[in-house]
Amino acid sequence: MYIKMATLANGQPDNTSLSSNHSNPSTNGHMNGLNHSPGNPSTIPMKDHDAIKLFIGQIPRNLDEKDLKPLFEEFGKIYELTVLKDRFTGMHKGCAFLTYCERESALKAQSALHEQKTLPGMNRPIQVKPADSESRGDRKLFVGMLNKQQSEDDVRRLFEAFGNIEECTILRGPDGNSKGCAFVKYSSHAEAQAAINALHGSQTMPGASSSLVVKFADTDKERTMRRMQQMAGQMGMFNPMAIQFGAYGAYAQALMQQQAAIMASVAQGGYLNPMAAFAAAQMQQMAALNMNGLAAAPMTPTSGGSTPPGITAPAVPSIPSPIGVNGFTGLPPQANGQPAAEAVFANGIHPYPAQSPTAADPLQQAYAGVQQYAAAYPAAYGQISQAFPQPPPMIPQQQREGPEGCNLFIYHLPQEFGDAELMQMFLPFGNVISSKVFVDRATNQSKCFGFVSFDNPASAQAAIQAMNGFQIGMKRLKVQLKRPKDANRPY
DNA sequence: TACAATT
Repeated sequence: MYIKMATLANGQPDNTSLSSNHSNPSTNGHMNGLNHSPGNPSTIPMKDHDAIKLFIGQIPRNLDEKDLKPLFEEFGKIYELTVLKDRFTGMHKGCAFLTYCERESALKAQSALHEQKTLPGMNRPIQVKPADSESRGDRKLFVGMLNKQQSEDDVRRLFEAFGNIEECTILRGPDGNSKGCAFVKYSSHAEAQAAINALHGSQTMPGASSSLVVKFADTDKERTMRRMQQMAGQMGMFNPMAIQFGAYGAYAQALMQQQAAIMASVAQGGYLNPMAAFAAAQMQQMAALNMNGLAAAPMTPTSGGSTPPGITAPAVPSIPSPIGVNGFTGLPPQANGQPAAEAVFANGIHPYPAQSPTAADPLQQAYAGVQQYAAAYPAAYGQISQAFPQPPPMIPQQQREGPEGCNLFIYHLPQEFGDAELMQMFLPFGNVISSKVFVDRATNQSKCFGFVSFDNPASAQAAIQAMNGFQIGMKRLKVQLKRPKDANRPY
């Protein structure tokens, strides 16, 4: 048996597959025999050239073609009616394609039936509308950066000037709250394009972080690509280091990550040491820089060489609160407080090319960095190596907000900080379930604030205690609990 | 530069 498999953009199977009659090889291929008079082959039904194929949804699974036929025949002669079946199991999928011989019949059926009645056993009303395969080109828009208070009607009002709106849906979360975006479907591509031209970037809704986004919705292909990319990202593929340096790169990277994880673990094991967090972040960043060969370029600033590039800026962290800095027994005595940072940087970790002139080979350089880093903290290294012979792999984050009281709002982040750096910085205080630096959609630049979520409030509090006021460069971090959603409600 | 990720 060969069944053509095709899926339309909205997931509706193409009507060229799955017809109920493929068990009957004698049936004329593109017709399902509803109008066949076996005794009279001359009455092969004809359809209008502009006939519309309808998609019928919300059909009870116990109804097949012969049960449905009477319901639809009342609007005109049926050319083809096909209940969709699962391609493997043959199970009724609760929907069908219907083509009348005349276009007019389809329009009548649509207006009489679409969402007008609910068939027995169904929760939602029957759907009768042109199948997606009927659509001529892109006409569905994705609308972003809406105000979350805006309703379907508000969006319709905004878009109706540009054409006939067939569908308008606000995307909502499970709680029914708007996600600030919507789909708007016009009757034609031209209308959709007109709306894009007129509305995209035209205004900024109150409460939106940038101007209105109006673009064609993703095609099926784009959606698939996006999913694949997300998957790949989660599995650590597409990693520039691995691509660039193959097995060696992966090895060096593993070393770096292990070191970073160790540092984080040290601090996590009860020693709340922002320095460890910061050093860990430095290491990761350095690995990235070095392995990409970026640091090998002359990035030393023109003025006196005291301002390093990127996040490695003289982030001699100052610690506003003494919390935790005493417990780090593996550190040399002078490692408490600011001098430690200097020591670390002076110890070869620090990536200024001017001060590592011989480290031309990025791999060597990265490895040397690890060695020296370890040498700086011999006790801690040995100790932790035993405790965590195989540091747990960093699980890529997927989760979003944590429970109330676990989510931090962090402001005055260095411009260069991304999600990963933010996470590294807060790992020492507990289990970070998500970290997000807010990025301007237009410029892709960090807005210098972000969110970190822990899985428990105590970690969040510890992070606030230790990191609020933490100085990086010329700025001091502001670390607060994220404002709860229902804050500032006057009643 | 100020409070969550949009298909």
